[in-house]
Amino acid sequence: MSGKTDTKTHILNVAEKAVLEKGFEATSIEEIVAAVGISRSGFFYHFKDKNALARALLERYIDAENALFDDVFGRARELNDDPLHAMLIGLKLLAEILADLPNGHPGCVIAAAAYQDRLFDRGVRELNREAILGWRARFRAMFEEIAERYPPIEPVDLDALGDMVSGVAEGAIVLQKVLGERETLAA
Amino acid sequence: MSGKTDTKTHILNVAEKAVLEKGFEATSIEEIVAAVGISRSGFFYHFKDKNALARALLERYIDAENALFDDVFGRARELNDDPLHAMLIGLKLLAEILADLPNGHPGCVIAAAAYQDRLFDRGVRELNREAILGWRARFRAMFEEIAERYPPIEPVDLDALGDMVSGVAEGAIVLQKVLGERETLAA
DNA sequence: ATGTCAACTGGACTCGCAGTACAGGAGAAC
DNA sequence: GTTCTCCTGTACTGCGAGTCCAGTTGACAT
Repeated sequence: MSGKTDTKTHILNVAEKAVLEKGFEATSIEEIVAAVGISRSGFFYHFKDKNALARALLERYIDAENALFDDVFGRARELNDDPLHAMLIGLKLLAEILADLPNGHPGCVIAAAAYQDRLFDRGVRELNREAILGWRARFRAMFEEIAERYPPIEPVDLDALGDMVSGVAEGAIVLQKVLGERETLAA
Repeated sequence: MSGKTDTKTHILNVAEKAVLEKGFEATSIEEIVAAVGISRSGFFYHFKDKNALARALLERYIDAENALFDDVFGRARELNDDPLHAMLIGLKLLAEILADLPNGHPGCVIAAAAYQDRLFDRGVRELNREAILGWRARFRAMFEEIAERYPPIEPVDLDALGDMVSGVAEGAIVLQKVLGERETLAA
């Protein structure tokens, strides 16, 4: 149930790496199965088609990201009672983690999917949408707490603020990919 | 030389629309030529391969975007001598133009290309990189002028600031694509 | 020992799409 | 009337996705 090599997970690992390096379409099934060491038929035994692979990849990525966020902001919250400071600490922690990754951020699977939209079925797109809405909710909750403690001088749209944070992050990742640089993720 | 229907331009128009709707890979040459009303051979007469099409598309898009920026910030500059206010007016104009587009922003070809990286050859990627560096330079120049008139209280990295502006814009576009909403581009 | 089930392998086949090759045609330009 | 540009049409290669299916191998159950 758990101790095995787990071929399916192995496939996902290999596929994720390849997809982030070359994009989804550019990654052939041939390639994946060769790297994993199974046959094509073996792949199709685990995944109905490439779409199913994409879906599994996304699900796994989203779960991992959510877990990371929970962890980081949870720890930040323990360190500081003030919601504003906790959030700032959380962002700082996040920035440090990202800076520690070997080759910069591996690239956001979600944004990758967003730009290949029509390759996938409705389910995959829905997943993606939900993930983004999840981020928004998360940031919104933090901003709400903050706004309670520090009533803003002028009224702010908390949703918009949440979107902005995610937006900046996504944008930064795109830029990083294009430029091949490794700083900037501090802002 | 200029007055003709210009098949090549026609192809580019059709292809751009399709690519922004469905992504580059998902757009077949068959489809394009059918919509344009020429034969497959006709397509290959104008473009060596799909890569050449991508390149031409990118070039055209970058030129158009640069022209738009020149126009908008040029007009803004005429309206107001103060560089800070001019920039703000420019951004506002830009936001208005974007809001006027029928279906929200058509999607940034540059970011689209960024996420399909390996499908293209080095030339296409170089183009992309240069475009982003161009934006950075543009914003940097504006910030320099502003910083001259309004010396910042603490030292700021002007490049980083420029990147941030582009980053926010890119991020916003990604979000918009995923969510299918049409506000947000005001921030 | 026998059966059965999950997790595969191997081979053959279809289909859609990119790309190549090349022969030829229609119209304008000289 | 030749030449050049801008195509059309046909035919072919090759790759990758996806399907079908027959068969193998090892674990575990009765």
